[in-house]
Amino acid sequence: MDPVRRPRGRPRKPVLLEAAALRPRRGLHDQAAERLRTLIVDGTLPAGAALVETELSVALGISRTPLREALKLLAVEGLVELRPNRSPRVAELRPDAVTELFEAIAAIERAAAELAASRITPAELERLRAYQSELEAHHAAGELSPYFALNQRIHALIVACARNTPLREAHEALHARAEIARRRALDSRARWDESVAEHRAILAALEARDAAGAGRLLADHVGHTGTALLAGLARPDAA
Amino acid sequence: MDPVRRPRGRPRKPVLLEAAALRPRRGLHDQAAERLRTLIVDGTLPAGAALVETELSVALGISRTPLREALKLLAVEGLVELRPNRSPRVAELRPDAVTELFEAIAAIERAAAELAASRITPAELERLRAYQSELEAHHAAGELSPYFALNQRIHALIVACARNTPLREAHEALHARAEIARRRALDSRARWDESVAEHRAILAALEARDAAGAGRLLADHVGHTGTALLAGLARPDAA
DNA sequence: TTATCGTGCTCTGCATGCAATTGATGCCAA
DNA sequence: TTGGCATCAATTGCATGCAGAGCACGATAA
Repeated sequence: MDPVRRPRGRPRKPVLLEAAALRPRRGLHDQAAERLRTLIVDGTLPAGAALVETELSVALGISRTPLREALKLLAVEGLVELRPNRSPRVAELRPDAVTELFEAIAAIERAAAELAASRITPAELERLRAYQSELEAHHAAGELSPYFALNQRIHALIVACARNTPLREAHEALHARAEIARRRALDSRARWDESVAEHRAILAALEARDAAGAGRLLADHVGHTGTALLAGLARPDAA
Repeated sequence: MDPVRRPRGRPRKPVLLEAAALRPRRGLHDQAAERLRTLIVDGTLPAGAALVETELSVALGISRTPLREALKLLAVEGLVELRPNRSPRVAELRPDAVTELFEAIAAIERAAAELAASRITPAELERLRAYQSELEAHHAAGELSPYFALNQRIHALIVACARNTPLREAHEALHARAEIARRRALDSRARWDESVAEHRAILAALEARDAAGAGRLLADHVGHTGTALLAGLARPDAA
């Protein structure tokens, strides 16, 4: 036998992963996926970084098994690149990919807006209006970070109003990568002003139940955002 | 020590999974995912069936670890429903879900067709023309199964011509579930005739580089297909 | 007879061990 | 010096062991 038997039960969680037990999360693989998503999006794990299973599992305080499951999920989302018999890497975000990404998001949001135009409830419209005025307040106050967060909630709400699960899931899957691009390319003030105005127009179209209009405006809005981000990425490139 | 040590290396593959070593597949989890996808789509694993890890791992000749990874992937695709601490089940395909599914596919293919209209190469157009005549031949000969397969290849090719990876991946992810619906609701002859004509019109629009037209025609085509399938599902319901 | 609790079994979830692949390093030969 | 090859160390991929959650079934009491 082994006299120095280490305990086989779940190890004491050592680092990271602190206030993670808030909601009844499903399993360690799920928690790990969420945690890693955050770390990748906020740049703690930079693009191209090698994700060595052993190191990560120690850092997250879990074993390799759930970690590997999490990495597979992130690979599906395109955040991680899986190479056979090699350490997975944090996916690079090339300019081409950003273009494609925002094309795809524009396509999905256009369709969602068209559906939402007929399916949105008065309560949801009311909430959108509230979001819009909050958004304008953040804009007026120059509060960039809350603006971004709220902006994201608005887009997600519009997609949710389409009442189409596959569309919503596809949208969510693309969100993390778009967020990476957003964080790396700080918006210009001019683009910010434009963006608020575009949101106003989108809301108006939804209120008018103008499906084609809402779809076109939202798709254009996302397209403009993508273009602006691409320009921002081309500049100095602050990591 | 253990005198009756069973070999710990990979076990002899016992059942299923025979001619699987054709292309250099990545790993067992990938092979398992593909195999399970097939089994679910063709109805061998019927909707609602419990997927007990031990049983499946024996049937596929692999251990539970790669199997679990495969199940997670299929869950992302919506083919499998994962419940905490319970056996995963093959996802049911409710009529609502079919409606949403084809709405989403129509949205993606519309966007893809619009992009493809300007990006498709002459060689790809030529190949589409060849597919179209082959399609008409299958139609004339009443060969349903080859027709379906070719139909799928045509849609996939159009999406590929959009040169947008996220859109293509989203499309692929929805494909398996759509295929399930197709197999359960045998197309009517009338719908079949219509469908061939619609394909002709889509090809013409792409040849004319008419983005809006191609998008609209393709989206309508997918929408019609969805409606027809839904009607088919409502009928007798042959498993 | 029926509601409630207990008991046992099955199955998932996670941790860990073992083998094989891969990239790196250094050696040898040209 | 440089190209090619063997060896080594690092790391993934897979199999399996172990603990706990959940369900079924039965016993017991009202």
